[in-house]
Amino acid sequence: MDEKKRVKYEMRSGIIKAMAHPTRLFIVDELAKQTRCVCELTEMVGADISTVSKHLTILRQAGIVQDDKRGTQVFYTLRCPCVRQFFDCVEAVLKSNAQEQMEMVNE
Amino acid sequence: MDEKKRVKYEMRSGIIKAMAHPTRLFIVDELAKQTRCVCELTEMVGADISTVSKHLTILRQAGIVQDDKRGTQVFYTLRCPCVRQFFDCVEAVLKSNAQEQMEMVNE
DNA sequence: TGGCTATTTGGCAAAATAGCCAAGTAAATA
DNA sequence: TATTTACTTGGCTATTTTGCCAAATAGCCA
Repeated sequence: MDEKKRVKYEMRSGIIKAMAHPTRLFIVDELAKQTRCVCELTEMVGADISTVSKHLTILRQAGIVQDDKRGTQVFYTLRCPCVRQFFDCVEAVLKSNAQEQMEMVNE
Repeated sequence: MDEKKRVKYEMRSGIIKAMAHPTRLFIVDELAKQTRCVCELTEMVGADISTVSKHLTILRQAGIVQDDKRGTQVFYTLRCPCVRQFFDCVEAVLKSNAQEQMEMVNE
């Protein structure tokens, strides 16, 4: 794999890596429904606000969400609606795995 | 976030985590084109065969690829064709980021 | 101004991940 | 049976990621 290709796959994996965490996935899922401020997300996630803030920073740096400061609050919005398809594929893999597990048991 | 939800997002992020590495992404991309044996992938990736083997184990455990032993060789095949959409979304985010960077420069 | 609320940042320790070498396994072939 | 080829696994170190607390920043209001 040459340098150019390596960089290409590193950029791609950078985006995926940003999603590869249960909390961040949950946040993305919530933001797909509606814009939320950090305190709301913190409440929903149930972790320290600094932890949630750092997760949001990772998502923002990846370009997956965007922030919008309103007074003392910061609202986050999903930038790419295509994550829905992303989740659909993940769900398909999980379903397929479960299916296979079933077949293993029934043999 | 209650226990049930936590588990759900952990399972999902497990799948995504398996893809969140440049080498594994490259492998998935190659397997989307055709089935390949470990030695071919090792050659293409340009890393130690043990490293590639471990990456393949991670992808297999996530249910993304499946292996097929033929003699001394092991061929790996992509199990979920939907990864294409996955990549399309990643590409869309990258394009959108580049677009924004452009606008930043032109202001 | 001073205090309050919302959020980010610094710093650190624990846990997870990555990649190499060496050793082990397994099928094919001499 | 001994050897070779293809691959996996063990073990180790280096690096990255996480998540908390504490401290800093920023806007709002008395």
